Amino acid sequence: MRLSERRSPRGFEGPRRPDSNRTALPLGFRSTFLDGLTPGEINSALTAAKPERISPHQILQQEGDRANRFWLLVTGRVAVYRLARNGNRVFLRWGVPGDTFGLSTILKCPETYVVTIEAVQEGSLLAWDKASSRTLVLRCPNLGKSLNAVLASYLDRLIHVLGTYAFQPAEQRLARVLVESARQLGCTGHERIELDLTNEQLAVAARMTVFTATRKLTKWQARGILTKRRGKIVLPSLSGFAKATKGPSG
Amino acid sequence: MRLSERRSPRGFEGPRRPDSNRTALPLGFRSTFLDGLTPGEINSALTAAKPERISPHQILQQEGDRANRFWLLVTGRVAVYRLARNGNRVFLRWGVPGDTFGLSTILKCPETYVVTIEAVQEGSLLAWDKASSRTLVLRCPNLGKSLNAVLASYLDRLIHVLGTYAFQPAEQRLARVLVESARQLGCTGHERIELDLTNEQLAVAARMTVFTATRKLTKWQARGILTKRRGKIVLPSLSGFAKATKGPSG
DNA sequence: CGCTGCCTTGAGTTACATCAAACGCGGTGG
DNA sequence: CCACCGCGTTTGATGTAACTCAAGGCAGCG
Repeated sequence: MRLSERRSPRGFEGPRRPDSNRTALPLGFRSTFLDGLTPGEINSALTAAKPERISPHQILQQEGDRANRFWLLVTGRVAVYRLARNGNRVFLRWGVPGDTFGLSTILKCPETYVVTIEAVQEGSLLAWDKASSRTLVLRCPNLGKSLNAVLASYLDRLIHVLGTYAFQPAEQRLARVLVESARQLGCTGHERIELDLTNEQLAVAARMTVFTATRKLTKWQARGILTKRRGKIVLPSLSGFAKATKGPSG
Repeated sequence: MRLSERRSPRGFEGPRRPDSNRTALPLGFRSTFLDGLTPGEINSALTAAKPERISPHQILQQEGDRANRFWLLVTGRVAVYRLARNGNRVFLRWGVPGDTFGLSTILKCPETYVVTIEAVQEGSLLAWDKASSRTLVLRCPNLGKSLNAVLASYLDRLIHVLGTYAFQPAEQRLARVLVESARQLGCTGHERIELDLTNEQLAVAARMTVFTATRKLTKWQARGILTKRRGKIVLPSLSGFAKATKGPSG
């Protein structure tokens, strides 16, 4: 099972903000975590952070390891999953720019990472080690609240995953994965959306075998609500697709 | 589908603490939420709270409703679930004394409840309305951190649910439900445990039909690692049961 | 032009849900 | 004490969604 991509698309370095010599953030960068802090707090946080580049397949944190790094995804995409007893991965969600991970480092409870995270694309992150995190906590009175917001949004997403993905038939799950992924990862406009996802990645995310995923996708292509190439899915109309798959016969 | 019990077992009023005239808590009461506060904060929180009795079948909060009540379960048991698209319930977990709910009321984001909670046993809770919650936030500087801990533990449990229940075969799920329920709800000693759960409740929690649940339970009874009566399961040895069901052939 | 992976297709198998029907425990009333 | 009834439980027969496995097709690349 592979979550990473072989190719390495658009690993780009965000443009530097002219007014600051602190670590660069891409223009238009949004983060639930940073949004909860004051401009001053953001500044001191960013100067304390160490930037890092990431590549596909790279394991960014592993469940069970001692939590000693708090980090923020700046560019790229990561897969968040959990290892099941039998060894294979239970996909939880995609991580996109602005998402923070390794919260255990700050919360201290649990002391170890609870999920495993793997890079899927080229990208970059900002990391705070244990010492920096501690400083961060002291310097940012709003950090507690900000973390609450982040935690709440994670909870929300997870509950949503449980309620929606987990106990619906395979076809609905796959449709859902496509729609949600489109919202998070889609490149172009609003309606026509291209997704750089292989059948296998989709299958993992929707919790089914590649075979089942292929069959459903093929069926949808025959219906004309979707086109696919190797490693790429194209939804001509996102809302159209959503409607067509939600309804009567999937 | 029924989560509530018909009988009304041990709805008991906790003994009052002699040193205080604030709302009573049972002896030996533990709560992640309260543990995160200072004694002074706890005191002011408890005096602001309104006690309430609850009965089986009572809906304590409903997903989608505006979040206007933060509450702490004092005695009894509740079922936390989510309504699926098709209308039936996706069981998330049991709520036991010490658990807090309606966090959205304090976090404000999301503004509505994300899960539905139903009482399963007679019991009691302490509730803070919107105004009291606001006061609580102002009076308790440690509340943010305390909520962090609560949220983190919820996340942890949810991830665990996803990883364990959702994608294991039915038998393993059922075994898991029994073990976890035993840990949370078991009455007597440490090894021998009695559970007041009907086959139907177990089936809901383990996400299967009553039929499948019955078959598995019957099989285990034949093996001697479990006894059952109407509406009651007895595990002669919890650890023995866990070992026997985790291993080779379930 | 052949190789390497991704993708597709079909046949066989399994786990679990669905449905119909009956059993039996535990309470209730005669 | 017995007959009755309701509801939780049990069993078997049957259907089916999705997984497994084997094999071949096809795109892109050297």
